[in-house]
Amino acid sequence: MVDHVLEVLKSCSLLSGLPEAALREVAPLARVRPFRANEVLYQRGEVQSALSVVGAGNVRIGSTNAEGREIMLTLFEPGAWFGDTVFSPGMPRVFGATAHTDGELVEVPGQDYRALLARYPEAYPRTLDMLSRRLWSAISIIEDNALRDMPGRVGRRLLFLAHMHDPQRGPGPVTFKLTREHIANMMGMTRQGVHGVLKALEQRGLIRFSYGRITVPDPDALKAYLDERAG
Amino acid sequence: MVDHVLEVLKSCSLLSGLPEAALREVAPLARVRPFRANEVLYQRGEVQSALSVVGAGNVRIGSTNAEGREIMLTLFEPGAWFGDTVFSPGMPRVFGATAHTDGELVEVPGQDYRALLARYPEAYPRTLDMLSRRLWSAISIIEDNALRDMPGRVGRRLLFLAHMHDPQRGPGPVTFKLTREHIANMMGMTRQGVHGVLKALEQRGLIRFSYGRITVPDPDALKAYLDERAG
DNA sequence: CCGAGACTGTCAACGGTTTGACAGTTGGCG
DNA sequence: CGCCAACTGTCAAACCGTTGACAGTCTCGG
Repeated sequence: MVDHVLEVLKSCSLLSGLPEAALREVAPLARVRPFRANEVLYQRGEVQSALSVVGAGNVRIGSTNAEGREIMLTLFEPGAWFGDTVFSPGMPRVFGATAHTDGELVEVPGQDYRALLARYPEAYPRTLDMLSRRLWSAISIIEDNALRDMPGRVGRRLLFLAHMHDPQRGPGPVTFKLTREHIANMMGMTRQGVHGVLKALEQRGLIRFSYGRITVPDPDALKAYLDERAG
Repeated sequence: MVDHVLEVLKSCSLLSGLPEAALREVAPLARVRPFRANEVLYQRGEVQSALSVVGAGNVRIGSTNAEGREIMLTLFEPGAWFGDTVFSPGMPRVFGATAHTDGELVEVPGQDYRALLARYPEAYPRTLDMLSRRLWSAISIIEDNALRDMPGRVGRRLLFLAHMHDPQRGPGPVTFKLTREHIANMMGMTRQGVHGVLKALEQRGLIRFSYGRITVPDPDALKAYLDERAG
């Protein structure tokens, strides 16, 4: 059991700055939380702080407004972490987390994680780096939304997901299990609008899609097209 | 000179976790950089890393795309810091910085700042907290853009600026020196679109505006109106 | 292997935003 | 103190994406 938790913690980029001895210390304090597809894991606004690492399955990060309209920020794969409020204890969560598939979470209570960092200060620079990169991603999204038209936004978000999916990916194809509606929620568009964009990209041979799935056969080609389109 | 630098560094929330002795150590390493309105301070994509603290004046944070269309993320006041790449050396800057008024920057070279943190590790938690809050702000903006209509977005961004302007502000009025076009660039809208929204908000008595200026007489009233509008 | 539910393609009508254009206003600089 | 450049208000037309609706297709569980 603890071995399994240890494996998950090791796979997490946020924690990879810590020596293995440190991870062994926290592993017994962590909780394993299995989940089923579409289960709500955390709601926007909750204040309790824990560091969650995806052990298996996919998790949708986003939130819902009062009218029930949903926005999705990103989709997390195993090894990804969330719960940035561990760094700002007392702050409410800005986004919610929902299970996209069946899977499991490994959760380290916020104070245990913070205590661990304090004991191994050499891990701080890496931690700052990870947070800073996440901020970088968020700002890129803001930029794309303001500066680009719909095809540009959708294309770039697909590339972003491809990168999340496999950070050290080679030139091969990537497939996502996402419905048109999920993409629409990610972009603040409608299902129908997404359809038009995807059709246009498909005609250029840049993507392929079928029921509940989208494939980017050659991410580099897509990137080249988008960069050229932008001027 | 060094005394002046020290004052500026002390005013910066990012550095307030460091003891004064630490700030005295870096002050001699910092560079003072005066600037004139509309001068370009940093361009998107530069890789050199430094921590910049606004000593005087205002700085626009944002970037420009190839067609010359600009997006503005926020406006920084004295005491604000930027240059998040100090935490991820080697990464290119995601946004540019442009002088909004005359003023001055105090800049600490990235490696000196990082070395200082390593020497005073007790400052790390506060630093993580600051970064994490900035991420929180960025995500809130993404949410607002996707979930709210134009009046909602503009109103909320004004409140956000009001908070930046004076974090521990009381209930008093706040005034910004911003043109319709600046706001349009902040929201990814057009000058004309902004005009319509501002006119509507003005009719409700929630804002006032004149040539190059916008005033929010009662931020709390504006917030109340926006919250109610959203459902 | 079959059926229900989820997902998808498509269309016309509608509406909100941008585009483009122009005259009027303001404020700062010489 | 007067001029110029920057900023502003306003309008109609064009456009793009949404809304709403419906029939067709696919998948997965039983």
